[in-house]
Amino acid sequence: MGRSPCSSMEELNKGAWTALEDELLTSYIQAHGEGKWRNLPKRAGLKRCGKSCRLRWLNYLRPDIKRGNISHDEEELIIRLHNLLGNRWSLIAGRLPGRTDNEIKNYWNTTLGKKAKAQTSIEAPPGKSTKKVISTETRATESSSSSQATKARTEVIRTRATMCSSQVIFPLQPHATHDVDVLKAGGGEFEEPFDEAMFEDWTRNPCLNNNATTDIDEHRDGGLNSTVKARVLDLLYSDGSHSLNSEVNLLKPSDGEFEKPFEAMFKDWTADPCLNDNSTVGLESFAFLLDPDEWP
DNA sequence: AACGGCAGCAACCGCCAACTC
DNA sequence: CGAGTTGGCGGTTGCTGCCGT
Repeated sequence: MGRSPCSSMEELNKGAWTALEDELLTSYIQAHGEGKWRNLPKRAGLKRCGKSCRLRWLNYLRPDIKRGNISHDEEELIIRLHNLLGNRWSLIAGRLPGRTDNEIKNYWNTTLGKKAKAQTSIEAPPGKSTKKVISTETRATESSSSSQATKARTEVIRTRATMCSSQVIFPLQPHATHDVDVLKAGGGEFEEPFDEAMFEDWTRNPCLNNNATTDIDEHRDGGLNSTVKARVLDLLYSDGSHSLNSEVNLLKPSDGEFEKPFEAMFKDWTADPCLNDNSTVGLESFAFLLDPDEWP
């Protein structure tokens, strides 16, 4: 099953691309278009595997690639999208014209990941939010080279096989007592705009408290749904800077229509008895927590 | 000037889902 | 229906240049 890796193919160039190779690839694609990556190198006269050609084109040679530093606006968008989507770099990149998934991934791992880590260490006591760094990451870090080991300890949420597990979702679930305590100041009192009454209601919500009957593992197959739901719930009580609608709209392209997989995701979202308008404590009822204009 | 450590980034690798036959 | 193929994705590696000593 599958196919042999590029490395097993005979006499293929590896490593950095030369200007000549770039020119050959660019001119071939301009003449014949993208696709058919497997046969492309032979036809273009390149001693590279198709996969390498595809990557070079998509991440570097494509004419619509935006060069230069990530702007402040782009950075904010990346952070917000990462909050919603986790390490779905291609989806995030799809919302940033001219930026590639590789570029965003690198930017996150080198810059934003550190910021996020620093932020987390300030906001949360040791041993709590660190659960976000799951065991596979620890293993990967330990097994890598020493230089990697020091720099790879960033707050990266693994999103593939592990993304949908309760282990990853766990810190995002509203564990009412503990998480609400995070919102309290050092003296154990809530600070503006949060107050006791606000979270007294929260903790009574059968869909959200520690005894919730909704097991995240039930959503394993629809993991992205669960993750996004959990993430927005997380935003609801941890981040007062965005409105629910604006977060959801981030996932819409310019024409305002959801693309797959978002269409199905939010269809499912609205069917969730814990989150829809008819629930005892509707999601919308928490929206004021996000929108500073609507804070009491 | 030489060296080592570190950060940033391009490229590679392995896995997986979708597609084809 | 199942095996093989392809394209795509996310994680990791390693090269390169910068900076401090």
